Amino acid sequence: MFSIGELSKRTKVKVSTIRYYEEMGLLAEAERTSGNQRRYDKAGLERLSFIRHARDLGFSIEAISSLIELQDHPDRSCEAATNIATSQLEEVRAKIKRLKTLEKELSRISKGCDGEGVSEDCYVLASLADHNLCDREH
Amino acid sequence: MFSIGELSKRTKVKVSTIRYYEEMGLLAEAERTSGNQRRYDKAGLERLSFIRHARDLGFSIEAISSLIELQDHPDRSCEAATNIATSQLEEVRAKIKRLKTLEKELSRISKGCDGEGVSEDCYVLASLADHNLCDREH
DNA sequence: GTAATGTCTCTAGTGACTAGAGGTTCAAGA
DNA sequence: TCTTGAACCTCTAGTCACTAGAGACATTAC
Repeated sequence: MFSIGELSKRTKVKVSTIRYYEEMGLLAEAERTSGNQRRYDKAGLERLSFIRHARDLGFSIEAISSLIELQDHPDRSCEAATNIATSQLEEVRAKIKRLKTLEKELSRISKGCDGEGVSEDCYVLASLADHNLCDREH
Repeated sequence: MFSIGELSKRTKVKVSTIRYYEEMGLLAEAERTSGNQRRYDKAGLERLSFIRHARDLGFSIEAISSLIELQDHPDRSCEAATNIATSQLEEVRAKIKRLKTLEKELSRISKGCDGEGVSEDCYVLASLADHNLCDREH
């Protein structure tokens, strides 16, 4: 059994974030010492690692809740889990696409001014003021 | 002179968002009718278009504040503006990079399970539980 | 004149934490 | 056994960029 600080060190999740996850129902309420401090075991460590890994991959708290629910019922169909993963993948792909459009536009705008002139003549500012100076929709 | 609703329609920025921008100091306080309703002119429209365009490109409110400050002083050096644009571009590039790593990992994980089995055997859940199943760091 | 629509301010909620205040408990050394 | 300092506790409020809704007032069209 170890403390919340120890759990934090091992998982690289901040103490306050662990407490937050507990409040959100991602982590079961921890056992307590007689002095009311949380104590964790291997199961707690594994669950928090699962959560951290899923967060790193961009899953929302809500999605992780569903995944944990499934994990706790080994006999259920895992269709929901694959659906969650697939839609997360789609979201990531959509974000990449959008960001690539932004990147092109920003890079074009940035190149338009070397920063050595005066704000009145700045292509960056002009581009922002006038959407018509843009290459495409974004 | 036109109302906030009209401005909202023309710029596709929600009425409540316009008021929020005013509160944040991005938009000057609008003139008011005798009945206390906001009225805008061409200058207001242009400024809001500028803000919307910059937000679309992912600039923060704070960054936009600085850009507007520069716009209001046509004689100042535009170095700050190009710096803001460049660092925004860098941020976008960093995000893309990170998302691409996620995409690879998610796609690999997703492919590992067709969703027809049972949660106990699900590769998606197993991957999340065990970071060692991952291809690389993320 | 009336009714419908638009606008006003103010408060609170979103997601996923994070920081800090003020107080309590634990563990290690004397 | 006692003391001290680090770690822990709960609770509140702040972050960012909005968004929704309540309850009241203004404007506009008929």
